[in-house]
Amino acid sequence: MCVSISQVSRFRIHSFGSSCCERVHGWIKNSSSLKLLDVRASSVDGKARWIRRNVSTTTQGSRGNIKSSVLGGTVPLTRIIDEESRTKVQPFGNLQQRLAQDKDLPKLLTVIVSDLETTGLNRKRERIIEIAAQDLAGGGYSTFQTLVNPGDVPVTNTDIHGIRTDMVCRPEVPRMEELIPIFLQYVESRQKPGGYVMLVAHNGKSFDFRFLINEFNRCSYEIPHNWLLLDSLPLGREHMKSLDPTGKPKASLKVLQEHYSLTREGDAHRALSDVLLLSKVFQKLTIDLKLSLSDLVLRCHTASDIIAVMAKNKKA
DNA sequence: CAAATCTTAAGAATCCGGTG
DNA sequence: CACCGGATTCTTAAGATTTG
Repeated sequence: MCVSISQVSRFRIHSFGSSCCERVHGWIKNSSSLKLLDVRASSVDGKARWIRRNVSTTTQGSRGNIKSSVLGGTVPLTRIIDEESRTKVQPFGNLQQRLAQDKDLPKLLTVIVSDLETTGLNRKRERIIEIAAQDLAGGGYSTFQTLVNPGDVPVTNTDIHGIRTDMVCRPEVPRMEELIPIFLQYVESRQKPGGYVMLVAHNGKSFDFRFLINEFNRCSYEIPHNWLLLDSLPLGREHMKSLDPTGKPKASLKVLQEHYSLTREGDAHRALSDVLLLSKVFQKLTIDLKLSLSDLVLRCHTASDIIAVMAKNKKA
C-alpha cells in the first residue's frame, strides 16, 4: 500500500562533518562546516522512489528569508497498523540490557539528536510544526529539518519560535501523515544494517517523545521497535548537580549552553538550531559524565515505556 | 501560559533483630 | 509468640523545572 506525496516542502538535509568512534566523545567534528544541500534522499531498501523537485517557494518570515527545496515521490506505507496489533504487548524485554552488553554496539547504534517545535504545550490539542534531527555520526545528508503543516490548528506561540500560521498552513508544507514516512526513511537511511536508533531529545520524556508518539498514533503509525529514546535532561541535571550538590540543578538547554560557553547557530527555539546546540551539549555531557554508549543505552526508554506512563497518567 | 517529570521531605508501612 | 525500637522502603504531596 502506498501513498503519494505530491508536494512535500521544507525538507532539507544538511551535510555534516563526518566522525564516528566507539566512545561517544568526538562524534561531532568541524560542525562549523555545516553546508546546506539540496534534497537528494535515496531509497534504503529499494522500495521507495523519491523524485527531486526544484525550489518552488520562498517564504518571507520575520526571522529572514526561508528558502526551501521540495521533495516529491512515493513512499511505501509499511507501518500502518491495525487496532489488534496495536494492543499486543511488544516483546521489548530488556532490549537495553542486551544491547548494552553487545560488543558490536558501536556498529549497531545510530545516535540521532532531535527537536520539535509545536503550536503549544498541550499534548492532546497542539500539533508539531517543525522537526529537526541530526545523526551524530555525521557524513552527507546527516541532518534533517522540515516545517510541518498543523492542519486546522493555528500557531498561537509565534513569540516563542517565530513560526507563524501562514508559514506552515500552506498546501506545499507537508502534513504529519505525509511526513512520517519521509522521517522514517531518513532515519532508516542513517541506520546500520540490523541496527538500532537512539533518538535524543532534551526533556524528551515529558515533551518531544510524547508529541511524537501522539502524532504517530494519530496517523496510525507506531514508533519502530528498534528505536530507543533518550532524554538528555536528566544527564544535564546529573552533571549540574555534581558541580553543586546542595543547589537545585537547572539544566535547560540554555543553561547548559551557557555552562559550556557554546555558540548557537541560528535562532533559539528553531528546531535545527536547537538540534545543533543539543548535539554539542550532549557530547559535552557524555564526556563530563564519562558515559559510554552502553551507559547511554541503559538510560534509554522504549516507546512502549513512555506509552505505558502516558496511559498510567491518563487513568490517574 | 499546560502538563509532565524530578526532587525533596514528611509520614506511613514494612522489615528485622533483640528481648522476654 | 508478642512486643518494642531502629532501620529501611514505600507513598504522597508540594514546589521547582522543563518543553513550546
